[in-house]
Amino acid sequence: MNVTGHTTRPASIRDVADAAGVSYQTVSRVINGHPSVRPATRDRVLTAIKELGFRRNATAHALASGRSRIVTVLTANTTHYGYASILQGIEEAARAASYAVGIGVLESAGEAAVKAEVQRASDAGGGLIVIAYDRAGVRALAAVPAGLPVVGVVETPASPPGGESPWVWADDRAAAHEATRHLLSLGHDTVHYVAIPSSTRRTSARTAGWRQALREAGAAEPRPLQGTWGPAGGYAAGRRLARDPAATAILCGNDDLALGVMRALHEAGRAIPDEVSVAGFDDSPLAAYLTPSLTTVRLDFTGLGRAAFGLLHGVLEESATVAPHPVSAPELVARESSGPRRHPPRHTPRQHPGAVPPT
Amino acid sequence: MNVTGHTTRPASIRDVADAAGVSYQTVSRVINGHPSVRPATRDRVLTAIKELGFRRNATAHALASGRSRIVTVLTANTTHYGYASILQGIEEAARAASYAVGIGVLESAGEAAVKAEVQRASDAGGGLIVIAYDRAGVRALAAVPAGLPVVGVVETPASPPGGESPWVWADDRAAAHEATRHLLSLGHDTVHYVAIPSSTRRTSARTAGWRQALREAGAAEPRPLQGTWGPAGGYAAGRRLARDPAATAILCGNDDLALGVMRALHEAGRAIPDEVSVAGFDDSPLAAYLTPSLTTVRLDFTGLGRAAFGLLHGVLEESATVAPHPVSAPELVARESSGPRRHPPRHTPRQHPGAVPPT
DNA sequence: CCGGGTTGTGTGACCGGTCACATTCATGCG
DNA sequence: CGCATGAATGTGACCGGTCACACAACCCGG
Repeated sequence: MNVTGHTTRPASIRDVADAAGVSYQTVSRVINGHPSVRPATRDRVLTAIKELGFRRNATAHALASGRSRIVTVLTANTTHYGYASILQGIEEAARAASYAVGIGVLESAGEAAVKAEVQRASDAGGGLIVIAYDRAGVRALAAVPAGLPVVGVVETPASPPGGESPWVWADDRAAAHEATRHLLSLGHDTVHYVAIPSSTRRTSARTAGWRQALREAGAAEPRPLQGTWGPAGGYAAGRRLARDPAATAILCGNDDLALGVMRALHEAGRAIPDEVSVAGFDDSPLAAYLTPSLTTVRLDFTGLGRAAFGLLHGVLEESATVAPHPVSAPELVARESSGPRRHPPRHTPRQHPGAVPPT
Repeated sequence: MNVTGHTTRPASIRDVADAAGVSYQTVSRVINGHPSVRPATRDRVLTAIKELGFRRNATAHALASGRSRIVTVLTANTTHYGYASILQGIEEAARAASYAVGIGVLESAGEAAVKAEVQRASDAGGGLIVIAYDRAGVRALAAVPAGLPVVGVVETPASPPGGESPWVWADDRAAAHEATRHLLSLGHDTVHYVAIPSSTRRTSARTAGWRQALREAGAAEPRPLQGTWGPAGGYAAGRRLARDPAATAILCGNDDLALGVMRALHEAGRAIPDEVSVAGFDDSPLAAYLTPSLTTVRLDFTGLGRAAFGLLHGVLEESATVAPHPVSAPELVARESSGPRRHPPRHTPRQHPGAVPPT
């Protein structure tokens, strides 16, 4: 109960041992659930533990045992919805398994900076989860020294460069495929794509799924526009697309981009969805409340995070034959921003008066 | 350079000592920058360190020294922009100071759950930063055992319950005051307020600032509407406010709420800003790209995070007389969603056909 | 040329746990 | 009854660092 308010050194197992009249090793056995401790002894020890308010020193435990029950997450700026949600999922699962969660932000994608960050993360001991949706993440994954337990959260199931490490992914390709088919099925000749920054030199999974759907439909394949992670990139892309009367359907790599695109279209006087349909990606909590509400593909980010932790947990403790970690399949959520093609793209785009780029 | 790819036990200071032909203590001196080591010796040691790829074992260091260079952040779900940004700021500052960042999510506000989470966090050693913008956070701050270094990020500078611990805050009161005055200055009779969940039983800082501005202007003081953190709460509040023809200006506790309010107003056929002005709080990255773009108050969340870490750093290492941690003052960003009062509230609100609550 | 203060370096104990092994005692079986 | 067996508990070393202190070599002044 620790009634005394004094800031005294916390009780150690030897303190508990003295109080219970046993050896420190017996205390160790009790707190680790070792079977061969007589019930009466165990009770005495437990009582002493409670009385002294003993908590096992995590640092000493880690040092002596070599296992640290820590998972460090390497991620980009978590103000982006997807990253934050994955982190959320990891944290949930980690908490349930009594793991501590560390976080390292990959601020620049520079080789050296990434390497340093991986080093720092590995200092914590325990395992690593790298969110490799962007170039920095992919670099980090590649920079993880062999022997360090790591799980990647990747965009595409292809083998990450230079690694045998396990990974999890949401089926971005299928998701993009589905979204594109949705737009095509509304009668659009083709679908333009505004991409998030790709994680690799190669085509991203989202881009691939979009392209595949176009091919299957025999539709033209416009060049994808390169976006950023935030709405600003979407806005820039949207301004260009607004000038193209043939662009009647636009798929965006995430919801933030879609917002920027919609804003640009609006400023250019192009009605959504009557003239142009827009679809996003991720189903952020805001998508449903935009005007028009945003058609998007829901991804199970928290499930992804939980799965990543589950996998890592399995690697760290072979005992924990981790239950299958279900990640829900992507799901199209059709809302107001996508609709049937209506107006043949013939008119001159109106010029909106207040077309000032937002602050 | 560690050319061998073998997963061998990492080098310890004794390994380095052997390689350099000195004692382990000398190695310790070198890595800690102790002055009295002969330059020649230091060089030999440094060479050995480089050759063996030695990195000081953080766990052992923490155990032996009692200082762990870890800061654990206790926060609500970080998918909310403000929380994520604060975390971002903390991480930046922590990285600069070679601190590891741990994170604990306060999922429920239940007394027991919060207490358990605080316990877990304190197990990590090092210091604590509690983001106490909500009830769970405030509870957590109160549950921190005396003697554990902690800094609170709070909504209001009033003393947090039961603590002497230092804290940082953005001046939410001033910010709300400014936003309200902005709306009043546009000619509105009064300003309605949709609140984020309050952190305490008492009136929140934002609510207080809003009320103060109304009083100073001699305006009526409508009852604030209770919202949530996400757009859903704003949507519900917006539906109620849309029925009130006298509600021509609405201030929201955050941008997500504002989005929900705007959606509801839109569905009710009330034009923004011509019939109703809306202002948010936080200036999330999306605010500028909404249609209409959202008038809001920018808060320096990352600065707040950096300041919180700075304060904690000062507590943990008295040497680090932390430089003043500047947190930018809140700044009103006027955009399209707020405008002069135009239509006398006389007409019957139109009923929008597609008024289906979003998914 | 000796004593005292500095500088550079080494030794042993310790942080709070875990691990491998030793010991004691009760039990089962030939 | 003797001895192997296993359960219950204790002892010492160890994880990889730090800390307090001892000690040697050097410098300086008297």
